[in-house]
Amino acid sequence: MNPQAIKVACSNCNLRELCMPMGLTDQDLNRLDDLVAVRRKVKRGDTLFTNGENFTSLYAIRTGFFKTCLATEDGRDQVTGFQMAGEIIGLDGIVNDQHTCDAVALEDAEVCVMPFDRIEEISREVTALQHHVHKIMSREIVREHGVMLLLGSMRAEERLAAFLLNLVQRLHARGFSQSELVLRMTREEIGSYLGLKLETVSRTFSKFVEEGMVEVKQRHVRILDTEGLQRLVNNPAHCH
Amino acid sequence: MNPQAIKVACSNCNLRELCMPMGLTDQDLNRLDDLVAVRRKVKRGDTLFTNGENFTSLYAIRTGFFKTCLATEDGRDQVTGFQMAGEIIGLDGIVNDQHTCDAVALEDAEVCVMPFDRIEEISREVTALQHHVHKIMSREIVREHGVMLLLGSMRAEERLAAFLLNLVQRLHARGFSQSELVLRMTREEIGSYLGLKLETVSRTFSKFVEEGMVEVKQRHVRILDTEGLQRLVNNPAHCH
DNA sequence: CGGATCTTTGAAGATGCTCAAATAGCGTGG
DNA sequence: CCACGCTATTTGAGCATCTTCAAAGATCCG
Repeated sequence: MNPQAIKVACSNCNLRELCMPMGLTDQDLNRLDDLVAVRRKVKRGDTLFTNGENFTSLYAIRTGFFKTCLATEDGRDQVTGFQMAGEIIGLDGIVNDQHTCDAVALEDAEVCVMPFDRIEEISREVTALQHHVHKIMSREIVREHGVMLLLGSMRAEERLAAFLLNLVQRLHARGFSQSELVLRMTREEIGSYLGLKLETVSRTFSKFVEEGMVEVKQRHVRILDTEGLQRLVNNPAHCH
Repeated sequence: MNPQAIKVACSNCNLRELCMPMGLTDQDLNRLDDLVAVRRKVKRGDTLFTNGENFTSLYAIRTGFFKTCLATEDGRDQVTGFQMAGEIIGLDGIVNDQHTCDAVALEDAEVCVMPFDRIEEISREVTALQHHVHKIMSREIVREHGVMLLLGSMRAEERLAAFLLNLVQRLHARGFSQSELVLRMTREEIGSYLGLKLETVSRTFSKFVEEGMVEVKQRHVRILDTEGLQRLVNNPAHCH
């Protein structure tokens, strides 16, 4: 067991409104405290799990920021998502008891390790948890539908706009600014997620800056015109 | 209730090796017979469910072929998947108790209606079913990762090759030919799924025919060079 | 048979990619 | 503290791929 592991509880976690315990009663919450075996720290650049690794647990992110990515032998590489505090990671491993992607910490991170057999066990008794687990998986499916829409039908500007708005909205739900954010990933990682080359990402940022829609200083982004970005995402016809 | 609905049972369904009952013991299977409330027929072109509709049930496809697609108000449209016999459809609806996409029958179809509260109820008692439901959802997540890889990193030929190989592989698992298939969808629907325009799909088919990799007569496709297609998907570097 | 839909093919154009080079920031160690 | 090397980012120019627009041909189904 990881030496950095420490015993913890969901019931007094400040992320409980976003994370696994969402919507559970206090009574149910106590049952959930058996769920998180340990916490685990992951240093920036390290992997939480990798493709091919045996699946044992889901992970709730307590702090830090992850990317999940698929790498094939032939050199293709696809970032399939970016995950932040309160989000659950590792769902890909359930189907074949093996993870099928890598989860890489983009900054020093800490996760709650939730052994999946424990989750299933408690789910059988705590209906609210069962329901919540189903919702978490369904949410991931719906999120990926959205990414497919983005990758399948949007042009570069629309993709980047959608990406920024999504990030800032999730950060806002966690108490951060609605208009400012610090990107934890490189242009290349953004590009991989959006199906674009890093140069295209960079150029598109520059274009947004020229048009006064955002300010960009390295990885610090300030959104000046949320509606403008929103319009890009929603009105494809207008923007040629 | 739909007048075409008729009472049925999983335990003697010939799809049980592919569908919901997969891997359950005979004893558990009997419990599952309570699961499928009714069957429902869906005519070609009709919807099984639509975006915004209340979510109540998952559906197991008994016969026929579906597409699921996202349509936004601004005219974007994305086919998120094609589903065939034995596959489960409707998982998108769990998270918000509303479906977020349309499921359209591409040929006359019949589905088993499985009320989701029933699924959850039986899942609490039949561990194998609980586990199986989790696997089904995880499988969908992993499938979508694959589509993201396709949309994010493949060129037109690679996408179409991957698409054909995937279809024929799934059909083969259902007892059909490894090399021949009938497309149930239009070029436009294929294009939407693959993030391409219908003309590009058509041209790419023509190219495959020229190269002797497939025979195409309308929607009838015969694959002549499976390895060639596989190489396209796996060796991006070779194919420029 | 005839209209509607689907498919194919061509030609021109746009978007994003590749290759290349310059610049900026970051972290380490002298 | 500064220099250095490394990585990340920006920007330009030419190019490939895919899209758009257009028209003709095929197929399906009432």
